[in-house]
Order: sequence, then C-alpha cells, then structure tokens
Amino acid sequence: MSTHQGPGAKAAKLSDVARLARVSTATVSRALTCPDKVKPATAARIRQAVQTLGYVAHGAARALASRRTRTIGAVIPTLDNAIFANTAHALQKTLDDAGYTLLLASHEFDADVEARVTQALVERGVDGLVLLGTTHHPSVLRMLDTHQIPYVLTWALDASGRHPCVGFDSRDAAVRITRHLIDLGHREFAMISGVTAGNERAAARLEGVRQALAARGIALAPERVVEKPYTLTAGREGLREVLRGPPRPTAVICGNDVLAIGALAECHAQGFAVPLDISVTGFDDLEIAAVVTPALTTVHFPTADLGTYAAQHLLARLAGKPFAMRTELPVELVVRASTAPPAA
Amino acid sequence: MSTHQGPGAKAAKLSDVARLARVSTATVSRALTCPDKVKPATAARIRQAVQTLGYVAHGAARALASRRTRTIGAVIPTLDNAIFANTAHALQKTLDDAGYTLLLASHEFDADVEARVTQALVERGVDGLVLLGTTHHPSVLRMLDTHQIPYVLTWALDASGRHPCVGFDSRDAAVRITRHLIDLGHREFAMISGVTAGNERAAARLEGVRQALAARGIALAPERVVEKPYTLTAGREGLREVLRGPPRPTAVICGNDVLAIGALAECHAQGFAVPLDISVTGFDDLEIAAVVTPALTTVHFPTADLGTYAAQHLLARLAGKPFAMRTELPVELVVRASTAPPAA
DNA sequence: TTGTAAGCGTTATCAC
DNA sequence: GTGATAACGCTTACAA
Repeated sequence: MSTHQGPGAKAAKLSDVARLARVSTATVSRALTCPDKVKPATAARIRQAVQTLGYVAHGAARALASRRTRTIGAVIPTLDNAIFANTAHALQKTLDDAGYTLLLASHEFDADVEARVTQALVERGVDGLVLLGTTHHPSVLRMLDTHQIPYVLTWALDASGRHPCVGFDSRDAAVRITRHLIDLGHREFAMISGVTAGNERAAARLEGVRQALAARGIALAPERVVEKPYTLTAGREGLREVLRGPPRPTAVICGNDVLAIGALAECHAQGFAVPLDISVTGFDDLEIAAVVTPALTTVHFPTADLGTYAAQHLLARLAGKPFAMRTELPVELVVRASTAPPAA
Repeated sequence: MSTHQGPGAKAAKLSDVARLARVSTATVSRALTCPDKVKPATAARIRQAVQTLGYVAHGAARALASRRTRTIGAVIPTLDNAIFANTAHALQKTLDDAGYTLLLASHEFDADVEARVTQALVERGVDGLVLLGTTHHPSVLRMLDTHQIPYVLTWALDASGRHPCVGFDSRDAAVRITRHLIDLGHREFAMISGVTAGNERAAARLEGVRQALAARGIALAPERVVEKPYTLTAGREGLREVLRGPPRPTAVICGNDVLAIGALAECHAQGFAVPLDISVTGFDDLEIAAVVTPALTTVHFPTADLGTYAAQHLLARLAGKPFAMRTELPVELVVRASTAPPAA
C-alpha cells in the first residue's frame, strides 16, 4: 500500500526517514543495504517510514560515499544494427537481474567518438565496462587502467592475451564458409564486405575469405570486392556492382546478414533464381534471415549469448569470483538450401 | 598529445589538478564548466594539468554538488524490437550531441518491472525521463512528481492533456488503413494483432480496425482475430490460424511489420500469391519491410523522428525554453502494390 | 578574476 | 544493534 504524497511534495532524504523511524541515519542506511544487520522490528519501522515518505535513495550521494555505482557501461558501434541491439538487450537483462543498470553509448564506427563516450561513461562512474572489438583508441585503455575499471572485450577475441574477452573468431568463420563453398564446387567468388575502415570485424571477415580462397589458389579480383555500409539498399547496390562484367560470380559472400538480404532482394529483382543461378551467403543471421530468405546460407553468431556472457564475466569480477580470461563462443554454419554452383 | 601514466596510476582528482596548476579548486571547477569565466592563461595552465594527470571528473561528486547529472533516462518496452531500438538510437544521438548521456532501461511489457526500472533511473538521478506510451503504474507518475523530474511521453498521444507527449495516433492510423482496404472492395477481414494486454499501442490498433469496420457494417468474427507476440514465427502462426475455415479473408491486417513479414512468408509457403490472392498490411514499416516485401502495404511511423523530437523536448525544458505540450507526428500510408481483393 | 569554505546525501568507521 | 561523525570529490555563494 503506497501512501499518496501531495503533488510536488519535496523529495525525502535519508535523514527524514531516520527521523520518522526514530533511529539514526546509519541504521537506515544499514537497513537499506543489509537488512539482516538490524533488528527486524527496527527494519519494519524503517520500511514503513520509507513507504510513507516515498523515499528514493540519492544515487550520486550513495556513489560518492560508497565508491560504487552499481552501473555497467557498454560502448557499441550502433543501435541501428539489430545485431548489436540484440547483444545490448541481453546485457541489459542479465545486469538488471543482478541489480545493475546498463549505461549504453554508441559511436557510429568513429574511434574518436568512441574515446569521448567512453570517457563520459568513466565520468559517470561505471563499475565496469563492456567494449566491442579489440582495437581501441589508446586513451581508452589508459583510462581503464588509471581508473582501475574492470572491462571485457566482446565480439572478438584478443590475440595478445592481455585483455579479458568473450567473443568469436570472425576470420575463422569466414574461412569456414568459404571452404564450404569451394568444396561445393564454386570457383567464381565475389564479396560484398562491410566497411573495413574502423571495423575490425568486417576486416577479419574479408581477410578470412581472401585467405581461404588463396589457400586453394583462387583469385578474388579487386572488382569483385565492394565495401558497403550495413544496409539493405547497400546490399542491393553491392550485388549490382559485383555483377558488372563477366564472368558472373556463382558465389557471393556478404559481410553480414543485412547486406545478404539486400543482395538476395536484388537477385530476385534481376530475375536470378537463388540458389540455382547464384549463391548468397552472409554472417550474423538474424531471425529474419532465417524466415524470410530460406535460400540464404549463413554463419550464425550467438549474439545474445555474447551479451549474457559478457555481463556474467563482469559480474563475476565485481564479486571477486574467478573468471575466464578468454571465452570463445562457437559459431554455426547454417545451410538452409543447397548452394552448389549452377552447371557450367 | 597525451602524457602517458604509469600503469595503475591513481586517478587524479580536482584538487590534484588545482595543485599542479597552482590555483584553487574553485578555479579549476570554473575552468571546466564555464571556461570563459577564467583568464585565458589560467585556463591554459589548467588544461595542461588536466592533460598531464589524465584527470576525469567524478560524476557522482559533481552530481551531488550541482544537483544535476546531465543524464536522461528512457524506459522502453524492449530493445529486441528494431522499432524501439530505432527510437532509442535517435534519442541517444540527439542527447549525446547536447552533452547528455542516455540511460536506457526496458521492461519487456511488464508494468511492475517498468515501475522498478523507472525508480532505478530516478535513483540514478536522471535529469529527465522519456516514457513510452500513456498508461503507467501510478507509482511512476507519483515519483516523477515528487522528484520534480521533467518527462515526456512518446509513441502515443495523451488524451487527458495533462502530460507532455510526442507521438502519433495508432488508433487513427488503424482506421485509415482499414478504410483504405474497405474502399478497395475488401469485405472479409482478419487481424493478427500484437498482444494487447499491457500494450496500449497494440490495443489501439486493434480498436481502430474494429471501429472502422463497424462503421461500415462489416463484422470481425472472434476467430478472425488472433493476438501474437511481435515475432516472425508468430506472424506465420497467426496467418495459419486466421485462415482456418471458410470464407478465407482477403485482407489480413497485422499489428506491426514483423508480424506482417511473418504472415507474408507463410502466404508464400502456402502458395498464395500476394497481393493477388490475399492482401497483407502492417504498421511501423522497417526498412526491411520495404525492401524484402514489395507486396506489403503499411502505415509508416516515423520512429526515429520520435526519438529526436522527444530528446529535443526534454532538452528545451531543461534549458528553460518553451516547448510544445503535445506534438503529433504524421504517419504515412505506404501502398507499394495494388491490394484489391481477388475477383470473387 | 580568484580564493575560501560550506554544503550536497550517503556510507563506513568507530565507539557504545 | 545502534548512534555519532568523518569522509567521499565536487560546486557555488560569498569574500577578497
């Protein structure tokens, strides 16, 4: 039963609760944070007073005195890509269950912006930080060190072994999907990559494709590689571009699922049968890719698990529990339809 | 040029900067918040000291002393739906440009959780709050009043006129789309609605459809209405369910675009030509709906603009500038292909 | 333009 | 178990 306050009633503070409950502020503070350290009767009186006054703790004061905010920051490239929103969602759920609040910031693939928003989060006093990827502005890691802020890198695996990380191996995934296509008999490849500048994941995927092809002696001509932002229309454009001039590629690998869906849409628009005339593959694999485009072969990345594990990693560290320095999540090659090349 | 700190160097505080710059803490504070109130030479010395020490302000202390956090909270149903992620993204961009940080919380369509996370944000000391929809737990509005926190309701328009809001009229949009279909000649309708419990937007859309049909004397049989969560597979299921038993509906209205895309996928799976055999319409209209499903008729909601305007509204209030109590954003009926009913 | 000093609302360390 | 009280790091009158 909540007691109604008059409109505009001034916000109560700890001392108000203390006065009403006829105890000291210290006791109220204890009752609020470790209820088992006060006598049940006292605790009840305090609870009652809190109710009556509609008391809500002042987070800043609490943070200043306790030197903890129960807040975790996450810096992601963008919320506009469902795949990151997905990770953010999992992060937020896991943290919320543990009584932590998530502070979310995005940088739209700009390293300077990333440094700025990270500093903003540090200023806000986050107890821990989730960073996406392994390459960061030097000032970022320096800040984390200076302020002794626990952090975890996600969506990638740190090769140096110096940073805690939970992620998957984009390059290896690209190698696997490419080998799969080669094994099916494809020889004419094209790639619609994400923009590799400032995006190590996009770069790793492109590199993996290149490497797997080179290992089998297959060339990937420059005009067969285009870099595009992660949008559907860019995927359509990309397909048109890699189709210029014969021979037509039989396998088009896309940097992510959004590009792949766009490419598929363009295939249909141009009258190609997929996967009969041309094979399209992608990464990330949103639910939508699975439902809308049954002809799509993808590497599925467990992006929600990523958020959950990253959160758990930080929570463990904050609780002083042991934690794995490096967690690699498995990725899955999802073949939904035959992607063999058309008979020549 | 940043000076490197030894690893683990203790975080500097304002007084350290003051000492190094040979000024008082007050002057440093001023230099940091209103640089034009200190002599340029002093400011330069202070900047230098800040650089050298890698000083980062302590947000909690600052918030406690200044009684402002430069932080805005937003409570949304979920990040899992791209449409809300979209609004969140716009919010965050606009706020970031103004030097504010966004605190994001979601409640998964549970009113109690909403109350809890809102309180968490109030505890964090948000300077303002963005709330989605007009119906909220009573404790939520009471808290905002008690703490005098500026807020704005979004994604809906407040009928009472008591709350600042920026949104659109879901019911009216539903009426418009339904009338459009009636005018084309449809008489057999079905609706795959979102879950209306705890979701006033879903309820408003269903109500709008019902009302427009009733106004023209068209019945919507109970078995022609199913409520589903906003997922693609639910959309497929929904279509199967409303198809049970003749006569087959010629027009299926979906509560949002995700359901609509799922329904379309199921139409294809069942061999229906869309929009020849059956017409599918939806709301929200993600980019993906436009690219992947050219047969889809939708009402397009400007969800990104919503985030931008909501942020601007709060920023204006915090700056003491005038602001519109109620902002209605226009929605757009997007017809991408004929949706006339099949000849009987 | 700059310095002094009194808070801001908690928590935490002591005694009791 | 509970109560004083000194921090916590910064802002902001007010004074100089």
